[in-house]
Amino acid sequence: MFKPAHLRRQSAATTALRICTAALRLVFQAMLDIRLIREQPDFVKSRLLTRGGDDAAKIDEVLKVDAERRKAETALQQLNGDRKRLSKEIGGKRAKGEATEEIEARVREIGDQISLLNEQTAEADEQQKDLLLGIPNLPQASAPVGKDPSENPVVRSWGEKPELKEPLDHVALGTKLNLFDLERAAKLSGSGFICFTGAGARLERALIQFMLDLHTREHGYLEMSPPFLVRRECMVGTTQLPKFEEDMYGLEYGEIFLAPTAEVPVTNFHREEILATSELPKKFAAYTPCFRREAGSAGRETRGIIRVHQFDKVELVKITTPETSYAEHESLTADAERVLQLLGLHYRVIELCTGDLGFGSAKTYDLEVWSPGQQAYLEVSSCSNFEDFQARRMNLRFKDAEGKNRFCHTLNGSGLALPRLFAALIERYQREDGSIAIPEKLQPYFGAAGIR
RNA sequence: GGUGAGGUGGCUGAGUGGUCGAAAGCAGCGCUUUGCUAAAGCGCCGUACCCCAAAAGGGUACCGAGGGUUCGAAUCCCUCCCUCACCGCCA
Repeated sequence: MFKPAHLRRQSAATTALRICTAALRLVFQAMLDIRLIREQPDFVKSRLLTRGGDDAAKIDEVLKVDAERRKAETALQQLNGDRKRLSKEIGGKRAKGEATEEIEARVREIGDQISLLNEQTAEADEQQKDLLLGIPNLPQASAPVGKDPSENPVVRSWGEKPELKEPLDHVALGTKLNLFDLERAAKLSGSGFICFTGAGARLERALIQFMLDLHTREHGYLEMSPPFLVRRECMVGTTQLPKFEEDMYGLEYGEIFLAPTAEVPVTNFHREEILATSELPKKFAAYTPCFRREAGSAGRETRGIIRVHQFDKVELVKITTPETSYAEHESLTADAERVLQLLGLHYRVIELCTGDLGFGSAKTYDLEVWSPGQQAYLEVSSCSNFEDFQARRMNLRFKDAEGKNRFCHTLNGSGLALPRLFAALIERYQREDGSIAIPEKLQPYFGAAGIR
């Protein structure tokens, strides 16, 4: 039986140690810049306040811990300096054959103080890190202020709602034409899984191929086929962890996770690197399955294939300089929209208001495709600019014109998520005789005959 | 999975207990020489954090990560991670 190394059982002690060292490593990476918090606490608080919630209150706590931390650190450095100097003195005296017992005793004393202060400093460090890891990104200045999804403004829309006579929804259509089998999928994996069958599986594959070709050939993205399993550090880098661990699938053996989106492996591809300005922006397109527990989100909105634990997605990722990230954000969104346009599907673009913005995002556009069967808009893409929030966590930098290392900006957006696109597509192109037409641009990938 | 060898600055690579943040070379930046090119010579050239109102300046940490021994660790010990090679297994 094939058994990768990371799946092998490890002792509890080993695993605990790993988790522990991983946590300590985090201490050296901040999410929001501590200096910004220090220098402009009121600005940071007022921006956080627009998200709702009590994150602004955490700022005072961070400042308090930060002051304590620095005080301890300064004292520690002083002692370290003393020890260093005296130790060298011992070396010198020994070389000359002089007695050193007295100095050695003093240094030993200093050493004791150092270990004590060391503990204090490390503790304060960790405390500060935990606090910072839990604070979301600042919404961009232009982001519309609002408290929930009802306040997300519609930015633009494309196409028209089609006029169909008594359209079926995708579950009815898919069942009738044997495009997927939800009941048998449950037999395999439980509720919330799809098994595409026959023409349905073929349509899924055709859509993936169509989108990848579009983005790589016409929009200039580099195709990636990354691992689906990623280390904890990567999940922290793109902000799925530590805050949203209950939504992720972790493997029982080893600290490794099923990626909830290609954003994780692809954005982390250059983690801990210093890129040259000339190689930016980097643009990646990747198809992967995505795995999400979405614990506790069952209920409404989950009918059929709309919300599942495993789904396919083509993801777009960009790494840019701070100067260009907002222009790149617009073009990334346009690249995703192009898929819907070429498929002739009516959609609208909304911008997330501050209260609905994701944890790491500074600005987000959602693309919502029209579902004739449900008479509703379905989210098929979320295009976000994280500014330097993720880059800070993963220590992803570039060397600017002056030779200074600065954090990159990272962006991503679905281009697009498959099940909902699939659903909207078959609903839109159903014909009165019960068959489904294939839009022209997709015909080279699927065939022109349609599904019947 | 087994065995072995390794992980040092942008790169190559020295360094086995003290004055090593770390030789040397390459690359890069500046200057000198020069008709041009080439070459030669000289100098500069890591990151993070802390102190300082700021600049200047000073300090601490960092040689894969964490811990330990020691007056003192890149150097010794332990654990882990990763890379490479060979063997085994496997789609």
